[in-house]
Amino acid sequence: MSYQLLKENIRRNVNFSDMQIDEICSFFNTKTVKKGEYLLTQGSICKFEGFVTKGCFRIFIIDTKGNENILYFAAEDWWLIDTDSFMNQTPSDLYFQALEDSEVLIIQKADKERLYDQLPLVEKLFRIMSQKALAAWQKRLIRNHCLTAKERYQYFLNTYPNIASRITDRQIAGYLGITHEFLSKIKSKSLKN
Amino acid sequence: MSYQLLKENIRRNVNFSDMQIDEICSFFNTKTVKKGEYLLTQGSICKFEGFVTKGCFRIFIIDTKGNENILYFAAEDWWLIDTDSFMNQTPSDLYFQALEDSEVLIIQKADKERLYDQLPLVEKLFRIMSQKALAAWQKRLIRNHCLTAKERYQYFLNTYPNIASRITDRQIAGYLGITHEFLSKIKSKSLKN
DNA sequence: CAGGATTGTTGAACTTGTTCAATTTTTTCC
DNA sequence: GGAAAAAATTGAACAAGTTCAACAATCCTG
Repeated sequence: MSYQLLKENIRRNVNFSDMQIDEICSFFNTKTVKKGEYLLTQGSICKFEGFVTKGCFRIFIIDTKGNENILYFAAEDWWLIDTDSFMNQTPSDLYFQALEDSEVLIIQKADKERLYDQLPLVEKLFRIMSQKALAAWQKRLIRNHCLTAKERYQYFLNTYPNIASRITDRQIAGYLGITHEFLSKIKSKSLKN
Repeated sequence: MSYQLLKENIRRNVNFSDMQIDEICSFFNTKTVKKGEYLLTQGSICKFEGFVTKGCFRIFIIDTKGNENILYFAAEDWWLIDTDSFMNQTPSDLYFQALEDSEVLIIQKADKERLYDQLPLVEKLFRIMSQKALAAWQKRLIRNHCLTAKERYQYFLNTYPNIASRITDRQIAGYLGITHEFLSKIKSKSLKN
């Protein structure tokens, strides 16, 4: 059951009954995405939220200099959301790209609104999820200010070993906000110690 | 009425009745804070959330190298929250310091929980507020990766002229994640153009 | 208004990270 | 399995940002 992971994810955030969680899950549909394919591209309006049950995605933006800047990776048990575009229904700045053959549980914007109406308790779930995410983003910004590239790289390896081992160094560099050449130099210096 | 600003702030986020908004506001109490004083210090548990009605605060962290890193400024109409410490009731990493004589509307943790119980609609308010904040933090991280210090400085001046004009350059440098010496050099170079 | 404290400015030397280009290694896919 | 593509490595020159120290300007506060 690919819904098992979603149910556990919800249960970790709120104390809902099995029936309520089943009802929430019934609003989601499975979608498979092949390696390299996009679930969202820059300029389109994000009409869904996703929860990854298999595979891995990168959520990135292409800046004015043409660099691919990675906001985050979403492997199993991660949410795949462009909060800004989904909330305001404005064109997205982001790309969601599968880095492996993947499977995602999708809820459409209109269905999510029906869900909020039908089960107001769900507001609490997404309130808590958003607050946790907010706290995590604030900590990440602080790390970006306080740590060197090497320290951020080591933090990433320690914190997300399961993701780090599956993706290329180019992707990691894009996440850390450095060039892949510099990441390579960091690694070779580390080995000499 | 210092509650007027809070009411408008809530109304901008959700479409509640006047009575509901009044009820929410009744959970908040006014607190004055003198310039230089702290509302929260590193190591203590954040037991309140605040909404600034007068003055200006800086929310900062002191890192292992002793640098003061500013997460954000909260002037009138801004919320003063340590999401992580408030949510988990764990010791805070942050300091809330008044940069001017200030006035804040405060809601205590226990009262906020009563408010959620009494008026479940409030979940929606804070769900939306958190999602907006989340989107803003993601964009800020992208700016930190994609823009140079000079570009971030100009963005700050353009986006928050009301705050920029009230605080010292040292504070701005702490927000941008650069040294105040370098900010000074950026400014002198800009003038030569 | 005097004077101590904080803030801002400037320069020189230094560190961190970038750019570009060439080469090697690994992966992909027919 | 072999060719093409993508990823990783390395070096040299460069740009961005830091550090430290000295000095000037401003702002409190008694």
